[in-house]
Amino acid sequence: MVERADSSESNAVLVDANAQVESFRQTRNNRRSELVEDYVELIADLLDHDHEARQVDIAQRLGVAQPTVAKMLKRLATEGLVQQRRYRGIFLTVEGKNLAEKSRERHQIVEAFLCALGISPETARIDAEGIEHHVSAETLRAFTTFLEQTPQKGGMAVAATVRKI
Amino acid sequence: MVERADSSESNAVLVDANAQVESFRQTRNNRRSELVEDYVELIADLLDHDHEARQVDIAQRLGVAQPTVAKMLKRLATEGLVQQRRYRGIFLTVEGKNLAEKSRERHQIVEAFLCALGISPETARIDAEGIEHHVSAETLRAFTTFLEQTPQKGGMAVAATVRKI
DNA sequence: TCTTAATTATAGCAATGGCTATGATTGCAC
DNA sequence: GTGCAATCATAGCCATTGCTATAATTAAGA
Ligand SMILES: [Mn+2]
Ligand SMILES: [Mn+2]
Ligand SMILES: [Mn+2]
Ligand SMILES: [Mn+2]
Repeated sequence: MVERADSSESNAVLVDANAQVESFRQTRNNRRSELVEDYVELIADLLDHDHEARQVDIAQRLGVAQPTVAKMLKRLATEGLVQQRRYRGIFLTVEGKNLAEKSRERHQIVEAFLCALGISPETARIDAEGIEHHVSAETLRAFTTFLEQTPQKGGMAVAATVRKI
Repeated sequence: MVERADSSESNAVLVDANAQVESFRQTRNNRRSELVEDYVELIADLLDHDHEARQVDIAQRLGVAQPTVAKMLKRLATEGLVQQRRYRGIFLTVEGKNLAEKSRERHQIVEAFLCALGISPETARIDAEGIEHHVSAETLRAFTTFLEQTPQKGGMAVAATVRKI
């Protein structure tokens, strides 16, 4: 790339290039773990509710085909997050449980935060499903602080999104 | 999938299946437009700043290789969002400009909102790059309202993130 | 037991988004 | 004008995430 001396001729201002590339890289990384997080979280939910998590149930809840789930579960098993018992469904390893619990907590905080902002539960549910994967630890703390400072709305929102025992 | 009568045996509560699948579907759709939005927004920024947007500059700012950009630009041209002038760089069509402006405004609001929450500018920048694509119109309105209700912090944050003329 | 329905696995395809290596053009400086 | 450096295009590779169609296996009921 060539350096252009006439850059300052324009009054438009660009973000620092190094900073911007860092943002894009981090976002691409987050994108790669989105699916994994949603899978283990959903599996944990199904296990809590039904005491089992079958491929067909996971597929139905995600809105994808069963072979798509089969392929992803193989990957999760390779990564040591789940254990497949033949025709008995999927179970989480310790590592998988940890990731599921972390993802679930973050998901609930994000969703409750959106509700506390006055967003409708339906929209909060939909938006949280995507936003959660791009919320850093610092942002999650800010969301939590905000929820604590608005106890009524925040409290109700948290209660409304609780999905575990 | 088999119906299980013992579902109520557990005290764990699952979100409604139809609602959940709608969330996942919407999130997958958003994921598909993420890259497109980032590209047109970045191209608009480069055009405002440098009066041209070359593949190498786009690649450098995104942190990807130049052929990756070439392939994506071909797709954007097919979709009628950009126009490639041979060895003169990339330009936005009217449709591309509209999408870029919409994406840029949403991006700025999200980033300013995070700053107004007390999140550091660096973290706000990184998180906003991913979050923006999953923010619905309703959530964007809620963010805007929040910014208007916290004029000092919000105003400063917005000023700090302005990147256009 | 044995038959069947549920469950899971596999094969084969497509689209997307990365990469490196290399070739082709063009613009500009000399 | 010519040559070189910059810019862009292309080929070929891989991984991921989807799909449909179909086979294989298992659990369970008659
Ligand atoms: Mn989630
Ligand atoms: Mn999610
Ligand atoms: Mn953006
Ligand atoms: Mn972005």
